Amino acid sequence: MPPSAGRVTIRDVAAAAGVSRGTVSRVLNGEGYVSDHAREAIERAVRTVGYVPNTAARNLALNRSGAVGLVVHEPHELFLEDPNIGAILLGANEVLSTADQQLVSLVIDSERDTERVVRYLRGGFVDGAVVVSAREHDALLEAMQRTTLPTALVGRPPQGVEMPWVGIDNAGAAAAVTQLLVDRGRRRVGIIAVGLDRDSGADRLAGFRAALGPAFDPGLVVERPLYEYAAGRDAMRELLDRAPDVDGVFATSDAVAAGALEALLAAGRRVPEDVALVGFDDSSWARRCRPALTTVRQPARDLGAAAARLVLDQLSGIPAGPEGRLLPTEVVARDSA
Amino acid sequence: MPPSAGRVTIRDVAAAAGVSRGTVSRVLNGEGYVSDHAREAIERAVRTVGYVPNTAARNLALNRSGAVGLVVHEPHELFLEDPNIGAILLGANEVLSTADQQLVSLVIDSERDTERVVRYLRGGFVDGAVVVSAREHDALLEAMQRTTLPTALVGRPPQGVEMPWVGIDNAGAAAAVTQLLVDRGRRRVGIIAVGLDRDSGADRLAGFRAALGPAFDPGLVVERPLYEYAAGRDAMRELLDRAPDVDGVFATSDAVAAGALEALLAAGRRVPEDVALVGFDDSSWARRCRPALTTVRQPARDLGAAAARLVLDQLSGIPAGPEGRLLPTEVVARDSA
DNA sequence: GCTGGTTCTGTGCACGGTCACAGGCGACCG
DNA sequence: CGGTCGCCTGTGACCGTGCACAGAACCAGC
Repeated sequence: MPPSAGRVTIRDVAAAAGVSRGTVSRVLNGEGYVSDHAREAIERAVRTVGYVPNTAARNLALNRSGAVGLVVHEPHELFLEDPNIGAILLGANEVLSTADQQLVSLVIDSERDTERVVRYLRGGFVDGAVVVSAREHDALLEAMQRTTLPTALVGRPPQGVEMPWVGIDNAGAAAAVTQLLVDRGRRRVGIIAVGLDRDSGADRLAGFRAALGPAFDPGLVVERPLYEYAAGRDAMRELLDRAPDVDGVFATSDAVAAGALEALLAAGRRVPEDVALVGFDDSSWARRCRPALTTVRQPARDLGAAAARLVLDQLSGIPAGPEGRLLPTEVVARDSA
Repeated sequence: MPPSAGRVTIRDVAAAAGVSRGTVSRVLNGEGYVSDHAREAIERAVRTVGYVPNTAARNLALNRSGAVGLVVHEPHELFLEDPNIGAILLGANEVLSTADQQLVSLVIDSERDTERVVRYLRGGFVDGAVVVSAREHDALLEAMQRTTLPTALVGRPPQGVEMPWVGIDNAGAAAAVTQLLVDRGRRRVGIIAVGLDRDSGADRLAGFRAALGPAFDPGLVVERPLYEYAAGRDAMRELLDRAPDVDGVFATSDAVAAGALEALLAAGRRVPEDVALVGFDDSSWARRCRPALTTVRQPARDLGAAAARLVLDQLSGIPAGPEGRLLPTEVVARDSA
C-alpha cells in the first residue's frame, strides 16, 4: 500500500466541491459542458484536498497507460560503454515527452529479466514499445510478435520478424569507410568484426566484403562477440600475428578501434603511416584517441526519435508497415586513416 | 486501446475451466484451498485462451504496482558520459529483480519532465523510487517529500530534505587522494572542482581543502559547472595561466582529469614528473589515459543495490531513518601521480 | 403554459482484478 | 442419524476512474 493509506479520490474532490464525480471528471479532462461556477469550485477543491489522479484506475477505465517502454537488450558492460544507447534513449524521450507520454526504460540483463519485461509490457503498463539491439532468435521479439502492442525496432529485425523499424545502412556505411581505406592505397585490409549475432555486426562485415570485392581475404577477418576495448586489443594482436603485412584495419566499433590502436602502437606500428585504422560510431572514443579516429557517425539520437514516432503513429491509428526506414550516416575523416 | 480489442480476462479463463473467477484468482496467486482437479483445469485454460493478467486492474485492486522507479536527474551529455549512473542502474536492477520488482528508469531532462515524472511517480505507477543525483533546491525532491512513497536517494540529500540515502564519503575520499599528492611531495596543489550544485561536488572541494589545511590556496581553485572532458581541458589551461608553478592537480571526475591531462601534455608538462594528476570515479577514462590515471574508485553498483534495498525495506514495513549510509571508497594508484 | 432546444449535472455501469463471506459437500464422531 | 469440522467453491462488493444516458434547469418562441 505505497500511496498514502487514505488515498484522495475523485469522490473526495466531488464532496469538497459540492458536485458529483461526473462533473469532476469532466473538468479534469477538460471536455463537455461545465459551468464556470462548478469548474472553479472543483479546481479549488483539487488543490485543497491534494488530489492526484490514480493512473492505475485511469488505465483500467481507458485501457491505456500513457507510457511507452524502451527495451534495451544488452549485457551490463556494453550498456555502460555504448554511447549510442544513451543517445537513442534521449531522442525517444524527447519525442515522447512532447506527446506527453512517459518513457520507461527496461533493461534486460538475463533470461529472467526477459520474462518479467514481457509480462510488464503485456500487462497494460505501456501503450507501446521501442526495442533496441535485438538479435537473432530473440525471445523478447518472439513474444512481442504475438501481441498487438504497437512496437518499433531500432535496427533491422532478424529474419522472419515483421515489425516497423528504423536503422542505418550498416552495409553501405561499412563499404564507404572501407573504400576510404582502399582510396588511401591500402592493399592488405583486415576487419575486426564484432556483434555478429545482430544485424549491425553482420551487415558491417557484409559491406566490408562487398567494398573489397576480389581483394577480400578471409584470413584477415577476426571475429569477437562483444564490442569492447579489450576485445579490440586482443583481436588486433591476433590479426598482426596472422598477417604482419596488414596495412589497413576496419574495427566495427570505436571502442574496439581504440583497443586495436593500443595494440598497434604497442607493436611499434605507426598509425596511419604503417597501418590505417577506421572505427564506427563516432563516439567519444574517436575524438579521444591519439591519433583521433576516422569513423562513421550514426544519428543515434534521431534513430531513437524516429522509433518513438513510429510508435506514436501506430497509437493514433496510422498503421506502420514492416518496411524499415534508413537514416543517413556520414564518414568522419580524422587522423587515423 | 493498445492491448487487443477483445482482451482475455480472468472471466474467460473461469468459463473455459468451468469454475468461478474466485477459484481462478486463487490458483493464479497460489493461495487458499483449491482442488487438484480445478487447478489443472485452470492451468490448462490459461494456456489455451492465452491469458495474461492485466496489471492495471491488479494494481487497482491491490493498491500496488510491482515496479520501482529510478529517477535520473542529469542533463543529456552527462547521462551519456557518466559511467556511474549506468552502474547504479544495474545494481538497483539486480536487487529489484530478485524481489520480482520491475525497475523503470525515468530521465529528467527539462522542467516539463519533472512535472510529468512526479505525476507518474504519484499516480500509482510505482511502489517506490530511487532518486539519483539530486541537487540543491530540487523541485523533484520537494514534491517527493510531500508523498508517502518509499524513496531512497543515492547521494547525500540537500539541506532540509530528510530521506533515507546511501552515498560515499566524498569529503574523506577527496582528502585521501589529495593527501596522496602531498605525500608525493607536491606543494602547489590545485583543484578543478565541478558540479558544485550537488553534494558530491561540494564535498570533494571541502575534503580537498581540509587535507591541504594551511597550504590551501584559493587561487588554485578552478570551478566548472559540468563534469565534462572539454571543461577539464579549459579549466586546466586557466589554472596553468594563473599558476604556472602548479605541481599537483585534483580533478574531481575522471572525464575532467582526462581533459586536464590533454591540456597539460599540450603545454609541454610531463605527467607525473612535472605535474601529478589525480581523478575521481575510476571510470574507463582512467584506464584509457596515458599515463593511466590515479583516481578514486566508488562502488557505484553497490550504491544502486543499497538504495534499492532501502526501498524494498520500506515496502516490507521496515522504516528507514533519514540517516545515511556510507559505502567505502578506495584510492587506485596508477601512473599519473 | 406548453414545447423544444441548449446547457449543465448526477447516476449507474464498466474496466479486470482481489478478497471476505457464505455456504455446499463429504467425512468423521458421538 | 445429526452435528461439527475441514476442504473447496461461488458470489457480491470494492479499488478509482471514464462514459453514456437520463434528466434538471433555464431560456426563447408560439
